[in-house]
Amino acid sequence: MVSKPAPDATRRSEKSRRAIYAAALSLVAEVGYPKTTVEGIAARAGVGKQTIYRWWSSKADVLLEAFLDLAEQTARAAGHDTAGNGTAGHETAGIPDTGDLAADLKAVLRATVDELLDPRFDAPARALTAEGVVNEQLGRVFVTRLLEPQLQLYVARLRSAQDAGHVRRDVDPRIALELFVSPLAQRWLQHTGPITYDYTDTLVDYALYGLAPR
Amino acid sequence: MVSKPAPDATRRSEKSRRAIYAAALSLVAEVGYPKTTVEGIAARAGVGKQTIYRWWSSKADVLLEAFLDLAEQTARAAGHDTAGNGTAGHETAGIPDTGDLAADLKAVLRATVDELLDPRFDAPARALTAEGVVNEQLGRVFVTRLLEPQLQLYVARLRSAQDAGHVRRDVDPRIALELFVSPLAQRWLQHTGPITYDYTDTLVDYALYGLAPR
Amino acid sequence: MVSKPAPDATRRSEKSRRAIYAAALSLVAEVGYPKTTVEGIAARAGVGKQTIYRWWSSKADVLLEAFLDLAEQTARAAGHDTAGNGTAGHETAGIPDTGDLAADLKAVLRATVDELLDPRFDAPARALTAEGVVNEQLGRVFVTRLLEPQLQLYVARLRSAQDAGHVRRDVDPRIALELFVSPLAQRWLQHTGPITYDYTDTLVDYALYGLAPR
Amino acid sequence: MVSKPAPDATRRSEKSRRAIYAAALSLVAEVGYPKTTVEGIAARAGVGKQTIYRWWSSKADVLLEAFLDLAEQTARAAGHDTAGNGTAGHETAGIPDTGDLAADLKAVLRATVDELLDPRFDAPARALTAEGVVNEQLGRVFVTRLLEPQLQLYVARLRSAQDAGHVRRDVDPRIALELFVSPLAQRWLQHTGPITYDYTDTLVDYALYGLAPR
DNA sequence: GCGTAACCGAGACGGTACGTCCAGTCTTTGA
DNA sequence: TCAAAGACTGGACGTACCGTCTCGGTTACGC
Repeated sequence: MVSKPAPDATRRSEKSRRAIYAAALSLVAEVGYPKTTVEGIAARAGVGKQTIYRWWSSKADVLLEAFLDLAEQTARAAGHDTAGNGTAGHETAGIPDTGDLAADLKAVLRATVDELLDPRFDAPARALTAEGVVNEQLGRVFVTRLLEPQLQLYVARLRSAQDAGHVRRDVDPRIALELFVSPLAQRWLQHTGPITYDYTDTLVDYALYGLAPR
Repeated sequence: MVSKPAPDATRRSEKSRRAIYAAALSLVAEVGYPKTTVEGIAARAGVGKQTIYRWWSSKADVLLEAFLDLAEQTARAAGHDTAGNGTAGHETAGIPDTGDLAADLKAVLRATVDELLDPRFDAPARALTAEGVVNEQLGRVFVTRLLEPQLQLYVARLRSAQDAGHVRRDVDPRIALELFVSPLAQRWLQHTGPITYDYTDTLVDYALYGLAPR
Repeated sequence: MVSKPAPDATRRSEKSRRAIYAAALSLVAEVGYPKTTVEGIAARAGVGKQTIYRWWSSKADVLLEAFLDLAEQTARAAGHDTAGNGTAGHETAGIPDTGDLAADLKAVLRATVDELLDPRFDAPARALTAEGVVNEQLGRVFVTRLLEPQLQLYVARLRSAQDAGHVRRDVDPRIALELFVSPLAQRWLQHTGPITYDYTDTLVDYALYGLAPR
Repeated sequence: MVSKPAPDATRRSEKSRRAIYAAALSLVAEVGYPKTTVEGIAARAGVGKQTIYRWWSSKADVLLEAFLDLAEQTARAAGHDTAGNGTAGHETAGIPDTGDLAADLKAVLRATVDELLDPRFDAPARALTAEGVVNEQLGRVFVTRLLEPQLQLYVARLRSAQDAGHVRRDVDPRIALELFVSPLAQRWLQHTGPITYDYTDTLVDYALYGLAPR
């Protein structure tokens, strides 16, 4: 857990918590992470500073929980879609398994591209990732709670592909998924190249069939 | 623009600049980026704060130049090695081309692993990367001046491999290199997995020969 | 006006205020006014700088209030003396009226001499006077709150003397008092001559009986 | 002497000195003493800072000499007047002696009133006096070089009046003059009352004939 | 149904670092 | 060969937030 241990959570003001989440996310999106201050969040949320420090240990911690909450809500919303898979949004419902691995991966990555280009997600996700790079404790929480669960969906899909004989048995799926996920992540984080459907499609092809002539 | 009357760079104190670089790098390594302050750098460098603000616009800016300077020196030092390959350090001299692409890539990535695990590089590089994630202007400089030149070495090596028929002609080398470079970068930045020689070797194999059965 | 939202004076820390007054007065006495800094006062008072800037607008302002407070306390203390006249200290209780004007004035001026030679009063009073010379706003407050009330005591005594026929009816007491008060003030401020009982006695005699032969 | 001892005065640039005096006086008049900086003086005078520090030890020192120079020039100019007494300006030529002491003193004090109300004199004189109140070393120079010589003119005139039997023989002229000079000085410095011809005339009458009924 | 214990908004507090300004010294450079 | 120009170390300025600490007020639970 990230919050402090002590106070009585049953008496906690739900209204304040929501207001703080909203204030934190909107401030990060508006003025950027470094200019977002605890004081500013408190002011915008119409809340005393102590109410923030009572439940969270730092600005990063607030934002982390706000973002987790946002992700959860988005996922829940996506879950109400047509039949269990939202094309955009968090794919907590799992990666489609049509039997065509390449197509399934491309579809999911295209959805991820959409998400990365949506400023509602970009600003806080970027801020939290940056903080996690430098603040290992927060980084671990971020990875454990948000990133790794997503990646495990790829692991599952790749294992299914192995069962179907579409992926070599000696391949470690946890490493394999990085071949197409990490490049996209790096382009997003470091602006090392454009982020397009073409690009992610290409990544999948290269990863599945290799660079060497067959 | 109504910028300040630019200071006269010809009269700049070389001694101060070096002291500031050294102080910035050592402080980041010792106490971490967030606790590194301009005041602290000035104090350790034995320099007035104004001398820092005269030449740089922010803590991040100082550290960026300090790190670029460090990289340059390291590269220069590596260039003086026996015959063009420093085992550790920046491979500005180019990636070896023995004709065996897999072996060459594995060697270089193993050197990179060493570098990433060296705290002298890790601390400032991590700090700058994090800052660049959130501060696009600085991020672009970081990428342009440091990261992209490194990546172009892979592009060159991959093109040579294409000429030799070891890599398919229709592969875009700039994208291809991301298959093994980005996963390593992400594991380093986000602590999403261990960083070992085995891991990088595996990445090269997966990337070259693909995940699908041949 | 777009002034700041005035701080809530009811929540003000009395302890801090006292500590700041004490620190300001002692620092001025020890190192002189120009070397007294807001930072120094804050440090000695064990107080954040902002606590000073929250309630005062400048170093001079702090010192002014500290001195007013000191004067008030001293006056209060003097008021508790035997029967309404402290021999040293502020004569807020009034100038004695024994019927002998010359004697009464000499007594009070001798007490003032004692005060002027006491470093506890000299240092801050001198500093404030100097600041008031150059900063009219502060000067007016200093005069209105401290100097003029003192001078009005002389006015009262001189009027009483007029009623008794010891001073000419056509004399303006507010001007008359300057004949013996201002010379003393100037010698003190500008070191234009020694400050002694003899000197003040002489001033009273000259002023009462004139320079011209009778 | 006020300047530092060392450098070769014969090689000193007369032009720079004048420019510095002019810059110092005009800056003090324009922005006040505290906001007048050595850097500002140097910039306005078109002079390097070192040229100021070479010949003077501080801002106050520069201004002191600038003002002495101004006084000297003004006095010289006054000396060229009709017959040895300028009605305005420094009365270095002496106090008139028409045989009517009261009239002579009133005339001179009226001229002083004019001077005190002239901003060209008021600003630097006030600044220097304030500095002298708090900086004893500078104060002594100011008094010795400027104030006391003026006061000695009154001493001379009063002695002459004693010889003529218009002032009592047992009166100390150095103290006597303070009865009318100091009140004027105090009103000027501390804004404790209006400064008018009437006021100075009254001071002379009170001082000569005393407050007590004759 | 009445204390009383907690949370709450508010914001003053002791601090740290910011980025700016100027003092006074030291160094370079052009006239 | 000097003096202008100005970079240097140093240190105070006044501001912005940090994280802690009261302060009343307002619930809401347990006696």
